[in-house]
Amino acid sequence: MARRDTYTPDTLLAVAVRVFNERGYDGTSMEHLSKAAGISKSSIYHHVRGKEELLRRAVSRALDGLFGILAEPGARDGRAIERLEYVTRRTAEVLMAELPYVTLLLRVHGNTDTERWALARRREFDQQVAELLKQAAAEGDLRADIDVRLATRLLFGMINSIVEWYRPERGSAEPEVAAAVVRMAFAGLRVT
Amino acid sequence: MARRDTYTPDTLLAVAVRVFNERGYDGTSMEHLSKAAGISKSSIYHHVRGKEELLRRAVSRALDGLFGILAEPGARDGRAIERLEYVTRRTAEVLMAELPYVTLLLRVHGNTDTERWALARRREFDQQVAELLKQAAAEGDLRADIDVRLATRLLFGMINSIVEWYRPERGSAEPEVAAAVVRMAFAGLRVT
DNA sequence: GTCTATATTACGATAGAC
DNA sequence: GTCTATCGTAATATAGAC
Repeated sequence: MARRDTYTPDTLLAVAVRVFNERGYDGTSMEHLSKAAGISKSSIYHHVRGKEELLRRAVSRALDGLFGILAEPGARDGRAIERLEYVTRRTAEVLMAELPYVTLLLRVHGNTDTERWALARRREFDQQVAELLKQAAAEGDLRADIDVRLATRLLFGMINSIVEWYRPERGSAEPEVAAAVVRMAFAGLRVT
Repeated sequence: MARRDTYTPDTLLAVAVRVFNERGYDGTSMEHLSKAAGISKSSIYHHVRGKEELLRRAVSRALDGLFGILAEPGARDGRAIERLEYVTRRTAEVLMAELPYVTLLLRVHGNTDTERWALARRREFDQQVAELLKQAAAEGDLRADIDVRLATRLLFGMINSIVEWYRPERGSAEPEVAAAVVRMAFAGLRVT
């Protein structure tokens, strides 16, 4: 509400993404956005072509962050299990750093072209991580009693659930959360 | 599409919940439901008062399933870590048994009274499980290097993620999936 | 860049016939 | 129990003034 200094597409996006996450993309009207941004509905169309462009910008930013991880040295060099731990930790970190954008990405349904594109790109990312699990299993570093496909899904389930509850504060707990994810995923809850 | 034998509220609900999960609740219009059910929009209003009643019926069914677990003997008797494992497995099982209903519950936003009620009830369930983790930690059965609050959230993240990918087939894999969740949550991915 | 006013379509829900 | 027709509202988006 009530930000009157002029907007850029990116500053408007920040407002829009927050509202999208609160109400859901489909549950958010241009009227809701206009109220939250403190400008009229029609002014929004000066900055972006429409509601779907806001969604496209948001999920693009999230996907860029995620694919960036796979290009980092820690994701490319070394034993598969070590690369997998690295990608797990970095995915958790990127998810928290780009929290609202990734949250929106993870909740996309596939009702529009933009949403279907986002889903397809997200599947690509997941498959590249699945490949890491497969290699780690082949190298004998994963428990043999859990299916690799299933493990991939549960791993992502745990990481992605961060968007459901993590809220940044001063004295940010991002490294601790990322470490806890890695620890629980690879060592489990129970004392050994 | 094209089911012409007359509906009951429950058979109509099954159709509606499927569409809600495909398109999102807010992304689903009464027109979408009418097409999927093979009857006209106005006929839907003969069976239910409106769209929100369908949502209420669906999330009620999901919540009944979840709270039922906490009343079972395995969730009430024995050491806390054993009860926690039991609840973890049973939650995964109920989630798969009532898949579309729980899926809808987990995606509710809070835009209407019905949605806010569902969110509040769900928080109650989560808090009862969190209590189990707290007890298990006090009894020394949980790793000391992960915060209990954080562990609760990651545990639910893993369990709840089942709705994102599990699809029932003939020769259902429900027991295997539930076992994998328990194994990964309590023992982790890495060989020990 | 922002506004008011408005075009146009889609939505949830109801009326009343069969 | 189902239908067609329609009401009233809210949605996305545009036109044109300032």
